[in-house]
Amino acid sequence: MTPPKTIEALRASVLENYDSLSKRLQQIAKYVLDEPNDFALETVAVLADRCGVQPSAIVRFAKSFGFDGASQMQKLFRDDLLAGQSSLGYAERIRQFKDEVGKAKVTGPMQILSEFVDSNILALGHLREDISERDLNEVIKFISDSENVYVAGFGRAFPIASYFAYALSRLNKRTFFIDGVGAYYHSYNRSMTSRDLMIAVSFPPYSPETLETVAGAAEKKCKIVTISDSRVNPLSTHASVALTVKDGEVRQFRSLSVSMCLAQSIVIGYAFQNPKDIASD
Amino acid sequence: MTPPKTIEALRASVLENYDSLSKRLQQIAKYVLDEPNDFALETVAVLADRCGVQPSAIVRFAKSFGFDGASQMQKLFRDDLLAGQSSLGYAERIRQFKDEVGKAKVTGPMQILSEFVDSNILALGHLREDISERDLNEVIKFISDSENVYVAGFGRAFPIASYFAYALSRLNKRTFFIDGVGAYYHSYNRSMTSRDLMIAVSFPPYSPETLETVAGAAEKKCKIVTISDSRVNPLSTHASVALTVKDGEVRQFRSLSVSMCLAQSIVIGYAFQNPKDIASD
DNA sequence: CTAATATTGAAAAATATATTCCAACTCCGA
DNA sequence: TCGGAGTTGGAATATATTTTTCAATATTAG
Repeated sequence: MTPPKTIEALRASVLENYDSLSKRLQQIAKYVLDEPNDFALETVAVLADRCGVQPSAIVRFAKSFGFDGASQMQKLFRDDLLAGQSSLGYAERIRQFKDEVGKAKVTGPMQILSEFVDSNILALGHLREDISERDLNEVIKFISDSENVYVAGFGRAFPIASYFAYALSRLNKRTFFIDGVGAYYHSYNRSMTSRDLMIAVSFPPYSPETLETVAGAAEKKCKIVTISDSRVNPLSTHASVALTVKDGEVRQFRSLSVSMCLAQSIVIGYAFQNPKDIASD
Repeated sequence: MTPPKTIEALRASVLENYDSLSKRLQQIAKYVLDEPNDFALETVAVLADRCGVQPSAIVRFAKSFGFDGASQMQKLFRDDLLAGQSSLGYAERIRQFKDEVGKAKVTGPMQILSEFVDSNILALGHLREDISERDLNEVIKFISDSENVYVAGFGRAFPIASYFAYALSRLNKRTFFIDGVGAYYHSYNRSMTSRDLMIAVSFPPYSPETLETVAGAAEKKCKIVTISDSRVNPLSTHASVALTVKDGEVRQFRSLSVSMCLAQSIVIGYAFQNPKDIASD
């Protein structure tokens, strides 16, 4: 017998077969339908207690619906709990997804492209929930209010940073891209003021250049916005707003698509609040 | 020592003491902050695995924040998970969210982010179909076979090009990024040979720099791969392989997420065919 | 450089949890 | 009332998970 694959399927099955269940099993069925959360989190012992039955009855119940045991049934409830908690649970889903595709052993470039596409789609879907409206608005207000914008980002973060620099200057914002050419970046700090904004993009391993630049900017009381992929990062200490992005990932390699999407949303959001500057991208 | 009573208290405490934690404990701290769900549901063993530490380290972590053990700490996360799980179903919450952003003055930044996400998801889905396996394989073979790779891309294409340059050189491929600093790009042509590859990324309006660089490379019989968003573009004349990407678009503004996804797939595809060079991304 | 101190990994021990088993029980039809 | 199929409780067993311990390693101060 094959077990239900989703909570809904299980519910349906329980409802349908309810009358043919034995007394104890009906007790449990009632509880399953009423308190799915308990089933996600509690041990079979306490479940049994709450239903007023023996632990073995819980196992029997699970088996009678096609599961290997109570534990396997609990997985269903846990996954569902996580799915409902989407903004928090997507890392788990990405991992689940990775496990799935991991099984398909073929590793042609097309396969990689496909995995990358899927994982980016998943990750993009959650960007909405990971970024708060308040933060987004605040960042855009910072850009609007600042005299000059400094942008820093090295290594993997460079493409994102360079987009900011390019796009903002196209929108007639005075923007300086601290690109490390000529190890010139020290001197930027000198001219920063509290009316300026620094946008720092950085992913592990955090480059010392970015750190130094941000620290320098902080000394000058420059507003600081950081974009990173973890809440804990050496930059956020100084940040006025710290945006966190979870990018897609395929076999160790993290994507930049979602970070790029965020960067562009910020720029475009800014552009629409200052329509006179829009020329064309 | 008395343990935090709420997740927020715990978070605060972790953040506050982060610097004084040992290396392993910091690893765990990061994970605690970034993936609270995992801590609610997974066993100590898998948590340890995901943090890259020993199970005992997780217990130590919990104790260092005043808990009796890891299990007690997990209770906190579980309670929180349950609390956050309002009576609303998932679908309903999404709907609510959509309504919210729908109401927000039609062009709030959050609305733009949301539209951008949607359009990128759509566009990503098409990427699979727009790129042929043959082309993808050929590009990767070009990279493998070439002595040197030259990468060019200006304006909006710059972030994509810079990613290629960064990632390929990390994989120990001899890569030259023609970045236009010092209008230096003319001279690159001189050293190109038929054993080299040029990757040119360009979107309208096609920058004369890219055009000139590509033309120069063609003269030297250099292999040429172009990435663009239209089949008809001044670059493709010279191209051995011309990849075409349709990026997402929101109110005039074209995204770069899909192009970035393609770029990364190429690089990773290359990396997997030359495994010895993979260090970390 | 050395010694004291702290951190870490690995595995053993303790604990908790799930599952199986079987004797006792219930229910029903003959 | 009897017999048997199906159900149940609870103990026994198997499994899994967490916690402790300790030797090895790394870090720090003198």
